[in-house]
Amino acid sequence: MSIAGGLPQGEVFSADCPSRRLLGEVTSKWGVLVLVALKDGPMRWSGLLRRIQGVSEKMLARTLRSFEAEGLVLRDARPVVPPHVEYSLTPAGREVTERLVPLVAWTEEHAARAAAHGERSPAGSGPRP
Amino acid sequence: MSIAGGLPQGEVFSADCPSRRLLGEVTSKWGVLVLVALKDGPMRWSGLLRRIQGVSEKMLARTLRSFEAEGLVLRDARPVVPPHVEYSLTPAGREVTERLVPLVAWTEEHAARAAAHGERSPAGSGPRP
DNA sequence: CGGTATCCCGTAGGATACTG
DNA sequence: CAGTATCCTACGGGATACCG
Repeated sequence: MSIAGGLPQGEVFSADCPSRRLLGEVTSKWGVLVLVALKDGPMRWSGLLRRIQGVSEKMLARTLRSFEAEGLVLRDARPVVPPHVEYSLTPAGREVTERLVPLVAWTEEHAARAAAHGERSPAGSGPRP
Repeated sequence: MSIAGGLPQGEVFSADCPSRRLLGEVTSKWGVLVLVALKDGPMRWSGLLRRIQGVSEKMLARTLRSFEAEGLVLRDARPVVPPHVEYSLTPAGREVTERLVPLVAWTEEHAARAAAHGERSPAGSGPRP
């Protein structure tokens, strides 16, 4: 690696780089939350729906399917009645989630920090006298 | 911290959590690239526009402005002619970028890996016979 | 050089209803 | 329980033109 952190080449900066699409999916609004929700172990559909507050069935389905196709999430459906389906992270899914967690943790800390010392609205750089 | 990685409480999962908005900005399509582009030092408008291939002026402006308001990016405009404006990361911006870099690096590696061993299209789980 | 303003479009995303 | 189907809206994002 050349510098701190070590981007291989910085290929993401080229428009046609395939990692752009992958990055988009992983960092999508619900994608992040789905991956992080699964980091502690397998979860069922209804569990995800409850845990990730605000997600619609449509978006949960779409997100899970694209992750499944991408090889980040495994879908395990048992043909029983009533249906029992579990979603879990694949090894690749675990890799990316490990890198996602610190980011999410930071946003929580930063949001908390900002709220704590004054709640100055970020809309304007400084308060108008 | 309770568990590996350490999400404080997992507040992101509540719909009203302020970190959701912040997370959205930071993980936005161009947000990621802007932050990572700035990680090696200050850059000028035109430099960013060239380096981040595919970004429009509109989106670059919007992204930089929201980061500036969020306190992640500093805008330094020198009143000379022709205009000279430099963008750089604030300490907070550096913090989040440090957590972003491993993620971006992973997507590059993963995309490269996928391309290397067969380029099986992720659209369908298996090839149709 | 470093932006804004305007128009336009695609898709992420939401609400609701229905099904195996 | 675990989804799909349908309809609809909002906004991210692109192209182009123009301004200090």
